[in-house]
Formats: sequence, structure tokens, C-alpha cells
Amino acid sequence: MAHPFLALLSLNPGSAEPLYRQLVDQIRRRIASGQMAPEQSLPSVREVAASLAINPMTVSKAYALLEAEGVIQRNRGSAMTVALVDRRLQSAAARLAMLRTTLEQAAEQARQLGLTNEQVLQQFQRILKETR
Amino acid sequence: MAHPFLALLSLNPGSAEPLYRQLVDQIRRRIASGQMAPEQSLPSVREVAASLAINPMTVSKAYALLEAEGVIQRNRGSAMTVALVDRRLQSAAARLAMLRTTLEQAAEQARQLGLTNEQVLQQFQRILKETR
Amino acid sequence: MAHPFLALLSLNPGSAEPLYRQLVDQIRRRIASGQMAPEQSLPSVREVAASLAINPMTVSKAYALLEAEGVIQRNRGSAMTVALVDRRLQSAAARLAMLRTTLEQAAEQARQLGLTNEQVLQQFQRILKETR
Amino acid sequence: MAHPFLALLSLNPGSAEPLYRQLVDQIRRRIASGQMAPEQSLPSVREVAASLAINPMTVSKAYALLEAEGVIQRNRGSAMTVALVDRRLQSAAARLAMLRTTLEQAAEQARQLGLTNEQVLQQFQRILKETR
DNA sequence: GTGGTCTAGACCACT
DNA sequence: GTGGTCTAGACCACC
Repeated sequence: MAHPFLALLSLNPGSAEPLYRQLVDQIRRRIASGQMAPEQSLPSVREVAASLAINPMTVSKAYALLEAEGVIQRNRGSAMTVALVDRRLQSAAARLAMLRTTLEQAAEQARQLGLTNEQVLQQFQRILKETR
Repeated sequence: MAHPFLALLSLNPGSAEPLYRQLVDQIRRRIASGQMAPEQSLPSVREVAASLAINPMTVSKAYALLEAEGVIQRNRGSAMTVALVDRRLQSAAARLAMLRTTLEQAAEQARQLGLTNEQVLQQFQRILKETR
Repeated sequence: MAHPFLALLSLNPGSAEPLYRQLVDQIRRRIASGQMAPEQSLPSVREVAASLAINPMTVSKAYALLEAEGVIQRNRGSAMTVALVDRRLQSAAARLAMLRTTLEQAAEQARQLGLTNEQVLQQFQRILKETR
Repeated sequence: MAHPFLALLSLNPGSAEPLYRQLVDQIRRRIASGQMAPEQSLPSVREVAASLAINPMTVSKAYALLEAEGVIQRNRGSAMTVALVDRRLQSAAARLAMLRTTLEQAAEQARQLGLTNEQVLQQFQRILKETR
């Protein structure tokens, strides 16, 4: 049976963002949000690769980066697991901070487009409702 | 005296986004917003390159892409000018559409982070106020 | 062994037409005619450059333009491929349309030269036979 | 009153071909065809420039090249005139030869497009009829 | 292995 | 003055 976390991972092949980066960022966010909880085991490199139809090396690279960050743990012989994380990194404040750069970019683009704060906020609200 | 448009262009050298892409995107937005208006002439490749301390070819590449898009116009032997654009592309709706992808990404990241719409909107509002 | 498509590419170094443009035009035509078919992979930038004895950047520029046009496709980390194309663009009518501008120029020049349609058609027929 | 030859000159501003080249080629063809006959006077640089809305230097460059070729003549103090030309250069054969390169290009493009001689000839015939 | 980016510099062409 | 082309070479990133 398929690993439950596989449903939490998706790729945008059209994006300029490298595949391994997309994986790293998504997993980091899922862990921060608790959707992937400490001590839970991650799907194997091969499973992820098969599920997303990409090269196993790409998944492997993502896992290696996450391990270097200390976000996930390699356990000899068995599957990698989500590392125990400082609870504070999971606070709403910390998670909002992870979104800051993206929102700042959006704000700058809005300014360059000559849009008012109200216009942009309304549009964002609409999109948030649509996609949830 | 320096070309007035030079003040509208800035680069983030640390970003993963290539320099020429940053230029293309910024100019496209400035034109959509009317800050760079049709028939006005753009600063020369050499001026922009000197002003931003980058190689002229990089600027030239950006201009070439904008010309291929039909956003700016080549004039034999003299400076490039902002092309006549369908007014509708400058409407608030069209400009909001240019922001859509960015906002959708932010929304998706917010979801992955397990944040509520309210939390994200407040944070965005705060950032919009800060930066204006 | 050499990539089969390399034989389909040739340059006229004396021409006023830039090298990258010659490449773009030739590849576009070969794809329209089906001689380069969808999903087939293109020779690498370095291969083409070596084969034609030009700088790799020149080839790269041609490929970038074709990609922007949607005629060929980038694949992360591996060779570019011919994009899936609307079959209608490969119809004889569409291919004749790609020749229209050139033929119109010839017609205009013929008129300026004061030649009759018959004279020109005969000459063209002779040339078509010679070169095939 | 406007010089009669002005009607024989037109420019394609969208073309990549430089303006002065377009002028040179057109005038050369009009002379070969006898539409501009020996000893007739040419419109002044300023007239041509005004009529085509281009820079006088561009016209001047075209005239200089034609003079260097011996196709037109500078007469001190008065207008330039069409030079006496070897009649043989005006023969139909010579004029067809002036069209050869263009037709050869068309033939090569047709081959790259995978078109048959018949298809191309028919299309060319249709265009010749349309434009005359 | 693949393509992409950027630089430095030469040279050309047009107006 | 303007932009365009091409080269040589370095360096990076991805798969």
C-alpha cells in the first residue's frame, strides 16, 4: 500500500525551480506544520521517485539536504524518519516567518504593477478561498 | 543627466533568478502600470549596464526578450521605445492577473505550512504596509 | 556515432543572416516537414557547435528561441526534444504559408525587374529541378 | 510637383534588411528594367528622405553606393542621373540572373519544408497573379 | 552527460 | 550615438 506522505508531495514540472528544491521546501513545510510528525517514517527514495516519475537521484539529493539540515534522520537499515524538532519552530509565528520572503516578493511586484494594497489583498483573499 | 527610468530598475544579485529575467519582469510590470509609458524611450543598453554594474550583453538579452514579446520596440539606430500597448493590458484586472501566479504560490505554501487564511492575510497586510 | 539531425543543418557563413537565425529557421522548417518528429531528441548544443564549427552559445541562443516559440522542449538535465505540435501546423497548407513571405519578395523583385510572370515561373521551375 | 520616381520606391520598415540596402536594390532593379532610364534625373536626397520619412544620411549612403557601382552619376551642381548602361545588362537574361539568388533561397526553403516542386510552383503562380 | 548564465572584449551595422 | 553578433572561457546547476 502506498505511503500516506506521498499524497503530500507534488511537483510543478513547468517551474524554473529545480525539482529537488521543490521537494526540500515542501517537506520542510509539511514538517513545520506537523503534517509530517516527528518519528514518523518517510517514504523511500524509490517510492517517491516512482510516485512522482522522476529520477531517484533527485529524491536522494533532497533527502540528503534535509538530513544535513537536521530536519530528517537517517536510521541504519530502515526508512528515514522525521527528526524531533524544537517545538518553537512549529509555532505559528515561525511558520509565518517561513512565508515572509514569498509575501515580500508579492508585495514588491504589486508595487511595480502600481496596484493598491486593497486591490492586492482582495485578490489574495479570493485566491486563498478558491484553493482551500 | 541620467535617464529617469534607471531609478525604476534594481537587481537582487543574491537571488536565484537570473539577472536578465529580473530585468524583463520589472520592465514588463513598469510598462503595465504606466510608469513607463508608450513611445517613451528606454535607457540604452550601455546606460543600464553601467548603472547596474553588469555586462551590457545581459541587458541586451533582456531587451531582446521584451522585443520578442512585443512590449518594447526596436528603432534602427536609436534607442528602443516602449511599444504601443492595448490599453486593456494596463487595466487593473490585467495587472492583478500578472500577480496571480505569485499569489497562488504563496497560497499553496501557506496551506503546506498549515496556516489559516486569516493568519496569512494579516501577515500580508502588515508587509504591504511596511514596504509602502 | 553522430546524431542523425546534424546532417540536416548547414550554415552559410557569408550570408547577412545571423548564424543563430539560420539555425532557427532551418530547424523550424525541418520540424514542420516532419523530418524532425515530435519527441525525438535534438543533438546537444555542444554537438551542433562542434559539427558546424561555431561557438556553443550561438547554438544555445537558437535553441532558446525555438523553446520560447514552443517548437522544442527543454528537459531538465537531458537533451532537448521536438515538441508535440498541432498536426495542422504540419499540413501542406501550413508549410506553404511558411514559404509565402519569401515568394512574395521574389514576386516583388520580379516586378521591379520588369519581368513577366512566365519568365519568372520558368526560371523558378528550372532552379527547382536543378537543386533537387 | 513630386518627382515621378518617388512612386517607384518603397520601404519595408519591419524587415531586417537595412534601409539603405533596400533602396540600393530597388533602384538597381528599376534601372535594369528601364523603368528608370539613362540620363533621367533622380529625385534629390532630401526629396527621397522626406517622401519615405527616413534620415537623409540613409538616402545619401544608398546614392553613394550606386555611384560607386557606376549605376548612377553625380553631376556637379545638379541632380544625379541614371548612367548610360551597357544594354546587355538590361536583357531579360541579365535581369533573370538578378533574381536567381532569391529564387534559389526559395527553392532551398521549399526543400526543407518537404514541399513538392508542383506545390511550390502553383503557390508562386498564385502569388504572382495576386500581386500584379 | 545536459543546458544556462555571465563576463570581457572584439567587431560590425545602422542612423 | 544606437543595438546586434560572435567568440572564448569560466562557472554553475540539474539529472
